[in-house]
Amino acid sequence: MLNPFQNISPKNREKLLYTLESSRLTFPKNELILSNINQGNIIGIVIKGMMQIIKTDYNGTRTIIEELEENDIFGTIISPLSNEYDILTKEESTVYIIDYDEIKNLDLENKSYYNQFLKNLLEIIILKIEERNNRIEILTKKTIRNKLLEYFNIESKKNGLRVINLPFNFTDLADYLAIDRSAMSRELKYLKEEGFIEIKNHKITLLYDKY
Amino acid sequence: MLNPFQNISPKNREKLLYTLESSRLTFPKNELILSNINQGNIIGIVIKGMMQIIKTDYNGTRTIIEELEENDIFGTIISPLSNEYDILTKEESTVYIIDYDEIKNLDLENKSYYNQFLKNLLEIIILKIEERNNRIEILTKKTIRNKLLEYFNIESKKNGLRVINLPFNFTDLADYLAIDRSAMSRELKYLKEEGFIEIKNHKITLLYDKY
DNA sequence: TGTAAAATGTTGCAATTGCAACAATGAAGT
DNA sequence: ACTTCATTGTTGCAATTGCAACATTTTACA
Repeated sequence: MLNPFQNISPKNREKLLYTLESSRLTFPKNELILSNINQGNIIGIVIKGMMQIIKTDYNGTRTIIEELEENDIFGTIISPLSNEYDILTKEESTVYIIDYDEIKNLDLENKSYYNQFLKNLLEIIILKIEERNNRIEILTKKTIRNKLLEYFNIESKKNGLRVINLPFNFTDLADYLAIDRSAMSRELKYLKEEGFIEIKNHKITLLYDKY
Repeated sequence: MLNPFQNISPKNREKLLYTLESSRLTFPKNELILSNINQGNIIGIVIKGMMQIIKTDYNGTRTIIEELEENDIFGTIISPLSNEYDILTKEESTVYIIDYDEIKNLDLENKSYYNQFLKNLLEIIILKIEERNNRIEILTKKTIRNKLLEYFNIESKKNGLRVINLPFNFTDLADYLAIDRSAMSRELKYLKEEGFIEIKNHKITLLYDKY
């Protein structure tokens, strides 16, 4: 993920964060955060650690909306963060929290670092749109097999390899693809038997030419 | 949709568009556009008209990715615009096309309208993320009924009414929800019979209290 | 290192869905 | 107003999926 402070000197970065009245917060592992911060529109920036945006609906089905890593941004305006959503730290994590209105109202047109910051945010959010588009692409496929294959292709394209390092365990992958875990397991078995893929640990090798 | 030139005077807007080397193009109704522009990363701004981003996959299934109206922005970096995607004008439409690299490389930090333009783009794209999040929310529902109900709730929340004016015809709605049209038709019939909804023309009235 | 909890694999079965095929209705254009 | 094309409604049926239940393996951590 692109650094939101790219092309901004450490000094200017500090100035910026000060002007925007940001707060720097650290949370321990496996903690639900943001329920306490969640007033108004905020943008969070992950400085260190790993977190997940998780939705749990009324019947208890958990869905991972997004995984957040270093330099990732999140917030009420970027991810859906109503009371139905949680942010869970997977490791100890440090974040900056910035009021989005501060960003909107700032008028430092003679400061090029502010300009740069806006450009960086724009670029990051465009990347997030791309992620969403990919997910939609997968979810609109009508069969489990096609969802899996679409997912494989997207992941494979990302780094140009035919080997995919699953960033999830299988339970979470099923959540991400919005399919039943056991049904997914069954379909993966068929894909293996038919020689389309190979699975070792959490690495999937694509054996077919192209999809 | 928010105006990308909000808080920018017409004069500065012209300067900006000139500096960014934008082109103004007009297309007739029912035309596939952007196949000819599609080199490099561009941002398009809809000045007038209506368009749809449409995907047709190998077996011919059409999916409406997005509807574009006045002030909407689109482009290779915002919508997936590989060769699998088309933009179709539903009316005669006029657009500006801007090279995204021009935006990234511009360094007019002493011009507040450039700053304002970046803020506007940021805000618009954040709205687009919200749309994507909504769609994902719907698509992760496992049954047709739940997809429909989720869609109804989201649309109903948008304007606080229990009456939804479908922006689609039913065929397109089924595409949007990624379900079979006839199966959707069947489910809508059940929902009517069970007294959950009423349908007149292309207006759906929600008769249940809350979901 | 031992133990509890989480993740994974497997399978039968019922429910849901997509598909195909067709009728009926509505819309658009000449 | 008439004809053609697009949209909508309907239904049977086969295929796919979710669900439940359980065995097995792996992981976490006290």
